[in-house]
Amino acid sequence: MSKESLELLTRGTEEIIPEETFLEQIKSKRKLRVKAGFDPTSPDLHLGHTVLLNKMKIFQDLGHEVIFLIGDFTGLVGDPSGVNETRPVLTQDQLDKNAETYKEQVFKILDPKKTEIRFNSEWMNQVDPSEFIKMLSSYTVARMLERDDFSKRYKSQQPISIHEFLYPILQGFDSVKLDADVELGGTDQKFNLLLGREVQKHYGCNQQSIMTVPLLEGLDGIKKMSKSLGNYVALEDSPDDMFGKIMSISDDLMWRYFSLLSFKSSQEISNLKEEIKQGANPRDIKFLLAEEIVERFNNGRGSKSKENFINRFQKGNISQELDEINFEISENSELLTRVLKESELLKSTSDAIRMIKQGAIKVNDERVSDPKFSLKKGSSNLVLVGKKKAAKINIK
RNA sequence: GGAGGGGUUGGGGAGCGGUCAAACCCAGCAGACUGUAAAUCUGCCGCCUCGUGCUUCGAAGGUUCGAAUCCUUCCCCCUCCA
Repeated sequence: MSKESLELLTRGTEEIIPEETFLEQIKSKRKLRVKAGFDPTSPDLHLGHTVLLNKMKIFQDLGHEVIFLIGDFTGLVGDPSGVNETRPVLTQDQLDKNAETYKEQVFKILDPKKTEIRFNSEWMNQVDPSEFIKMLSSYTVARMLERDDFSKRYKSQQPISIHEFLYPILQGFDSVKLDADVELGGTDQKFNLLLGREVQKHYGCNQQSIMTVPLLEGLDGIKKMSKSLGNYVALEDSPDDMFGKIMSISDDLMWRYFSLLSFKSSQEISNLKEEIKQGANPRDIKFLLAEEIVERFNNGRGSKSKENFINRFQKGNISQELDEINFEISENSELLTRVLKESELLKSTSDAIRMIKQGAIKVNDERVSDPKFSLKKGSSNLVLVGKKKAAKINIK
């Protein structure tokens, strides 16, 4: 193992515990089994997930066995941080579908030939009650309460339900079954990952080392990136969308994204910082970030998206690749408000009327001010809704 | 099992018989400004056929000229005691 490889593996990680164990594992030159678990409930992966996936990819490139574990069973149990919503029980059908979706996205980063995809229901459904008890006896309530969020909730008399104690133990059991040497996860997973070591010990297995990576902040720069907060960039976003979203982050946040998402070396990144100090426009530096990321998930589209972006926002032109919407009507014309709603550009007629009153709608470069504005049959119109949404609407 | 507290428009949280489509804050959206942003300012922020229109305040009934506000039953959540 060269110094460079080790630097690649450890770069950008938050913690490696125990560090000595990890170093020994690496020195042993053995193929390590590297595990990372994902929740199957929402199969849309976003940039936040890629911090972890990139790390997995590096292990993979160095010849280790990478296991992409889909927590279909634990997902049903529910993560302790969950709100009090009833989690929908996924059917086998949905699971298969989600797994497919996962694969499509994950393999934009990981090498399909070298990735082991597993579901933990595979062994969890085989566990009989006595085995289950044995599993649960691997940890104590007192130690469970050491966990920061549990202890806070306990002290402040917030409820903690029993199944929340189960979650990390089940996750640890996965490590037993998968014979994991290393488990990767976000910093919020530290406790769960560590507990895996205890469960492995309980079963007389080799104990995994754990590696945590930072959680990526969402577009707002404050909360972690997540689908439910809506501050995410999905891997499935269109190239132009992805580009636009990245451009919308604050200048400060840009550096965080550079360090967690970019493959540029730390030297290159500090050079960029220097350029801004010398008077370079931060926007242009952000272009580099957006372009690199778009390029990674959409081969050959990086520069094109940049071009579209510049056309749209700097020159005020609209990208040529507009969504085209065909609208069939029986009358001679149709109210714009209705068209906007039906085409799902806006959520309701009321919303459309509001937008018109606020001067947010342009049709063929003319600002619309009349809520009763209609589009004629047979016309083709360039419709702008605010600065971000645009479509070509053909009335037939 | 017992005692108490509560469920309000995306989130938080007022309102406790009419002036309530419902204060205020956050988030979101739009306009202005800009370096794409951010910050700031302004406006919006249930639905439609845009009218002294319609449907909302856990659910269903009831009282009343009139209910988010009162009563009844039910569902759900939380705390404390056992």
